[in-house]
Amino acid sequence: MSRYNFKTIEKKWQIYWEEKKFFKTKVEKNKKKFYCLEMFPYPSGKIHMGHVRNYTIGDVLARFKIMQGYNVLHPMGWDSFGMPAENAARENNLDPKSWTESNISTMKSQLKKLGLSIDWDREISTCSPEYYKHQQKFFLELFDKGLVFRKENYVNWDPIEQTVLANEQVIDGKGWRSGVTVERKKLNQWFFNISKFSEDLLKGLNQLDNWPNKVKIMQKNWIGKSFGCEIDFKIEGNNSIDKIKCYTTRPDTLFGFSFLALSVDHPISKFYENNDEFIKFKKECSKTGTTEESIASAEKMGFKTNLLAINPLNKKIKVPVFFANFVLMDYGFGAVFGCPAHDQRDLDFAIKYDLKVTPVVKPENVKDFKIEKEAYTGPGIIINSDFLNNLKVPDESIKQTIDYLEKNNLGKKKINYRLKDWGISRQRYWGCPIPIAYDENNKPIKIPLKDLPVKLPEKIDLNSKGNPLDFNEKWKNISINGKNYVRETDTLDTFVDSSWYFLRFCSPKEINYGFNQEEINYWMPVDQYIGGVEHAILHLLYSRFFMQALSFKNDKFNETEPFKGLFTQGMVCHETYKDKNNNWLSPNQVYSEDGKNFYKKNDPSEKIIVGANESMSKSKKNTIDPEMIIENFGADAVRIFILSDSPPEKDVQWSDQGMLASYKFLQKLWALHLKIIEKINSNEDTKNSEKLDKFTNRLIDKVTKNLNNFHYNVIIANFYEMYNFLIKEVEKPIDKKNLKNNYKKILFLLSPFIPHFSSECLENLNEGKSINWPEVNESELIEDVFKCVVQINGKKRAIIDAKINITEKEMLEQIKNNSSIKKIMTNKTIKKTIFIPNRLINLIII
RNA sequence: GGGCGAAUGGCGGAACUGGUAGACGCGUUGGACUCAAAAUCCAAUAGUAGUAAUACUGUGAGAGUUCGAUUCUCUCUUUGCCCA
Repeated sequence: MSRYNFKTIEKKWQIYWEEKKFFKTKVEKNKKKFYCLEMFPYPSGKIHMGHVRNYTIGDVLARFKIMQGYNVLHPMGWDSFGMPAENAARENNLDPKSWTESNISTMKSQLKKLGLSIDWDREISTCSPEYYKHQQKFFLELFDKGLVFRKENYVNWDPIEQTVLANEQVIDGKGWRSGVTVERKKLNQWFFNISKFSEDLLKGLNQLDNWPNKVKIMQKNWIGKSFGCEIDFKIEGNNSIDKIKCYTTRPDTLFGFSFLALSVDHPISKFYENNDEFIKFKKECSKTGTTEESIASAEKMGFKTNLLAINPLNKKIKVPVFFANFVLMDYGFGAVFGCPAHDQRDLDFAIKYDLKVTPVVKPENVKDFKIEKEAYTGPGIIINSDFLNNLKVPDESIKQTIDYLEKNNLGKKKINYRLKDWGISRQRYWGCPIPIAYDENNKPIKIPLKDLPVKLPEKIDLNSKGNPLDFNEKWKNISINGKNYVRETDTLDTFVDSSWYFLRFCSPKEINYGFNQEEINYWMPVDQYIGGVEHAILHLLYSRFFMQALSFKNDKFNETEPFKGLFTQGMVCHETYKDKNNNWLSPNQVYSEDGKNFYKKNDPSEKIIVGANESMSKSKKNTIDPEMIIENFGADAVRIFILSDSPPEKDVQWSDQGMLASYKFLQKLWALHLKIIEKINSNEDTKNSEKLDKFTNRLIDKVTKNLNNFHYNVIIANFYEMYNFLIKEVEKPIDKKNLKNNYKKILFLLSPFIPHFSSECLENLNEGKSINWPEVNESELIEDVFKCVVQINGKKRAIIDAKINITEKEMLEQIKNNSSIKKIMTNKTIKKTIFIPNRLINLIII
């Protein structure tokens, strides 16, 4: 018996698909479309198992939708700008472009070996001028719409990388790559005005029914809409300062007010510019990062001014004004009123500087209420607050306080958002140049459209610190209309590149603009977007912003939400190994005979410490190279394995045994296939197997439903069941036409999962090339008998075969003849009967 | 500290809308084939008791609703992710 030769067969079909341009798509207005997109990869070198999982999940869906008759757009591209290219180029003494291009070519050939249904004619790469040219146009367009601006801002400065980091690139106050403590530095930066769309981005979430709830919640929290009010505090102590504006969500705690805290960047800091102690304090503050997290965890520090702030609700109460390190200039107004009793941060501060702590909220039904080292932030009733006393916290108290403040012109109701504008400047070479130049007065002007793209210079010196573009005088100094200008040397955050690539895929060759409006109106939105949950906030939010920004003042847009459906897949994990010197070891450096005790391959006397299952990462060396696996087992086997062991949204654990089992399963399927072909070719004409018809029909039903719910792991189990059933069934006399007809449908079901294998089998069946998703015959799903569960007092006592739609009366009659039930029923009377048609009967007896 | 999840055999995991818990796979055990091994095939496999039929227990812990709870409600424990 011949074994399944995946090497030749997979190659054969990959060539066939490529030559026939099998997955090429174009707009077909009379056909319903389906846009299936997986997050495009960063070309880091080789594909990893995470890619295999991501793209297999997407491929199964794309192929399924093609078979269902959709016009499917399933493209692939490269997120090819970014720091790793620059770092790698510096280490290996080459240029980022050739490093990137060679990685792309490697990874592309690896992806092709997976047998993905990609329309490769639509391939894009964000680092190519054909791509970023349009991005520069968008930048200028948004500039004209007033959605791009420049401002001086504190940034997270990574002293090693010599670059600005976004908040999310700062982890525990340290740079995500360098691991070095991040500093605060003031720089002129370009920003996208994403906060303008805070409300739209928040509202838009409501229509995203096919998004995981948790992602929507994360975005909602990130946008952070809060209802509060702004309050003016009258100031004493400096005649030039009349009042300071604060934003608060808890005006109801105003009577607990014991200090006013300002950001060191607050406008009134100008009065302290020459104060040595203030300068020292400010410098100290700059050592804290700019993230909310680092600020929250840093020790509270303050600089006491000679000013006094007056409580608007009781003019007799005057409290000191501090500059404090925990107040940010870009949230609210850079000023907060401190109420230590009901805010832990304020309490820590008050204790340190010996300020008054007055509780103004007390939990209900508590007598002796005291604030010591913990602030009380829960609900309750207002106390110690004059006319606010006894109001219920929080709803009633907040509302009524705001009403009072508004009525007396002391404050104003205000909605605030946590979402800050998106800083897009990066002091890096390998990114999209910002199409701006400065005149001698440092005034920015747009690079004329005809001069786009602003291309990156090819020959650069990467060995200098900082941004190589800054030192490239030839590139930097330009002349426009005979006037001299200096180019902007910052490049765009790579999140900008990925914020519109899904639009580019709709018309990747369009020369005049980033996309063709008609084509995006046909293809957009992405029906199913698939990727890792790590992009749940930023990439997805930025993409949503980009759609809003592009459609802003543009009525040609049909859609402003880019991704109608979102699926976030889990990670691929593997055990970790360490030797006695605490060095990580890769799985192919160790071996085990029992799966429990591991030893070093080149020194079997050394026992290995087996660590936790963690997501595969180069640093922990717990990776498995997909290329090697494909080489040994074939793409179809890998596809089966990566889908079989866990639901796609959860983490999956890599298992060599599991991988082998998938490979063996394909071999078994092949043996079954040969047997079936033999059966079909022999001259047996017997009667139809009703059992087989029913089985196939039920399988179609199960697989289709599970596909729609992303229960891919269950589908693989369905296929194992199919094998177990069919291998026995083919041994029986069976009509060859009947067998062929059912088998063909089964192969159709298999083809999104193991496309090479199924194509080969279908070819052997000689049934033509067209593949369609088989239809379920709903009426055939109904059986004429069912297994009726017989319970007594809620406990299962017997299972009886019964006719479908049997009545309660008939059922009771049938039960009486069952010996074991008879035994239990002796001398008992039935008090009550619960009868669920076609399922169960439950007798309550005494 | 807050938000959102999760917890089912030795392991990964199934279970429709509250109705047979443990599908399917791995592993393990026994058997067949073989000089032997690998591969392959067959059988068993939640636990306890029993030769067996069978009985009892069992979905992190405890309570509740219900004729009936892995599924719904409450409390707790552990754990993961995100935010602080």
